[in-house]
Amino acid sequence: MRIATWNVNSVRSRMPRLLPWLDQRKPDVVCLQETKLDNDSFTELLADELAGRGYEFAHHGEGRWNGVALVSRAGLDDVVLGLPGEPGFPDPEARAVSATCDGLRVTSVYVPNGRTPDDPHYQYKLTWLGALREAAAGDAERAVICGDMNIAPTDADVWDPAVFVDSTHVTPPERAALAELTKLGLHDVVRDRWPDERVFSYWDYRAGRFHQDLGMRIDLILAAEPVAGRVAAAWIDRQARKGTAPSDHAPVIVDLDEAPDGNIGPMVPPPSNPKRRPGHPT
DNA sequence: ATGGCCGTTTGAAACGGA
Repeated sequence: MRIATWNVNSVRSRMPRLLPWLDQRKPDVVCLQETKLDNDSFTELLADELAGRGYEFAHHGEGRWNGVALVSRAGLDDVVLGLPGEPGFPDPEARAVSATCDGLRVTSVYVPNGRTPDDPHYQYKLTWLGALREAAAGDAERAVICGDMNIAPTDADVWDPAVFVDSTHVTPPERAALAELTKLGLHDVVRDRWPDERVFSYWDYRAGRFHQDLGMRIDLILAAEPVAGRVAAAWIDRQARKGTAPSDHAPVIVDLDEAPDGNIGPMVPPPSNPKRRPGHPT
């Protein structure tokens, strides 16, 4: 099963990239963030396109900002919009949607940005991450949390740590909040697969940052231990950041082998070709 | 090495993003 997550930075403006990407990568489950649409508009825009490709969807939107979706052709059961007890600013925003897909409890999240450490949005971000932890703790054996975490887990996940001193996305409290998720047994599957590689998922539109590979890795797939044990491949789809009118984020993709009761034997590592590896800058 | 881009609401320019 292939699961992907992508902050599309407006699904309406990204349609010319999203639909061909679905046909090219053929994910079974897609987590979208920053759809920037209300639910009726998302349905009007995408319902037919997705149904024609065999997908169901659940969208949690509010219009101008935020907005998250789950798109699946591996089942979409027990959909929940938002997080239990989630904080708002002041009202809850459209930042999480969960569903059960082929036995996995998948959540698409768009963690609050935080703006600056002295901004009220920063505390909101930390509180929101606490609610995410509580939700994940209830599904620690089958959780797959995908999305834009707006946190770079380590200094290796930013192009120049010196630039980000005193900025959000790298502060110890944010990283500690993220570590609370890994303490539940959730694995950062891309970093596990590429422990020493320079792998980014976001590049600022400005100043040719993408072409110089000056980015950050803030879009993550966090998988519960039994799920992480099924990972056959995990990579960042830099191709989707190239070309005309891309999002400033690239999709993150994980391929899972069959669940153990599928009985296909031990995990086989993906092919290793040092000259051309998925997720490696090209 | 965040003035420099992009998308949104708007109907020229402010705001958010990371």
